[in-house]
Amino acid sequence: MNIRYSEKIKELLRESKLSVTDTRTKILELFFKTKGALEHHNFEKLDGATFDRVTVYRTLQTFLDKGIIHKIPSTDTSIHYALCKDCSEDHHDDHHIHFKCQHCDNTLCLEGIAIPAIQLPQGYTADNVEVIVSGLCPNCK
Amino acid sequence: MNIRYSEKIKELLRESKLSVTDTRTKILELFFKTKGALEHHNFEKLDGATFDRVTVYRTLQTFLDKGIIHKIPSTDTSIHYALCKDCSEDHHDDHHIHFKCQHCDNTLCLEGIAIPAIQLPQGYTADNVEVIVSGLCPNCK
DNA sequence: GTAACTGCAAAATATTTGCATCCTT
DNA sequence: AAGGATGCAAATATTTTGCAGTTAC
Repeated sequence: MNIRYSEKIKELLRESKLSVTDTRTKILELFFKTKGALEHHNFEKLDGATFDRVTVYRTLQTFLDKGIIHKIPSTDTSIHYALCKDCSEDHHDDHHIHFKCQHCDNTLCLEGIAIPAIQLPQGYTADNVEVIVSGLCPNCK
Repeated sequence: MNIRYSEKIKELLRESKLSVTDTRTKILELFFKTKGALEHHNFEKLDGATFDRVTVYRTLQTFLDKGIIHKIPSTDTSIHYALCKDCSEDHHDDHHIHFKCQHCDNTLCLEGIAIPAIQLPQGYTADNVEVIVSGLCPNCK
């Protein structure tokens, strides 16, 4: 549908050695358009088409495996997924912070903001640091 | 059972204007002993007793409402709860980072580590910053 | 005694697995 | 044509709601 993403999506799927299917294309389109966190239920009705629950779960799992999307920690009862610009390239880079707006409830990936170094107590090893800031986004302020 | 926490727990419940019941006492005992994140299923069988699912959920919700425990963001399919030392006092202080061990899978609250200030883009307002570090804990290192 | 707490039944929501069929390559 | 992707049925897991019975104060 969204012609402007069509080529980018095909390329991304081929790079990941995945076949180009309708479900995958439409799910990725939504990720590109949204630029933020999405949950499973956001995908069941897409562009008029209805996708099977199971297909959506399997598609998301495939994207996770291939490093196309990542999970975002949340306190909700459903898993939050997001694709970010850097992740669509050759390297998988999740090093960005997440921002959750308390008013519109959207979660965004904020690129280009340094993740602070955390000084852990003796004996701990850090492998990954997740930062989730909540507050008001520019639209809701 | 655990005599050493018994008084502390009664006091905490009374401070929060909650009646002292068996379920609440045992759930709080586990929180005190664990000093880390717990999920719902950790509470169903406790000290030989079996608690009804619903009672556990309602107890946890009550504790959330009273500021005795808080949720920790996660990428799992179940909600993670934790009680921390500071929260059992008069003031409710969630300002600590969380550490998730990639080996033993435990989540701990690390007190006394400064939460870094995050420089947000223009237009965003920060209300709360959550930091979750993953890596190896001293036991699993 | 009364308000609050608990337990059972049942529903709503979220996620996973097996298998037969269909589609991409 | 072959292997991977999808869709249906069904199971499992998680969380919530209503109501009746029980308990703490």
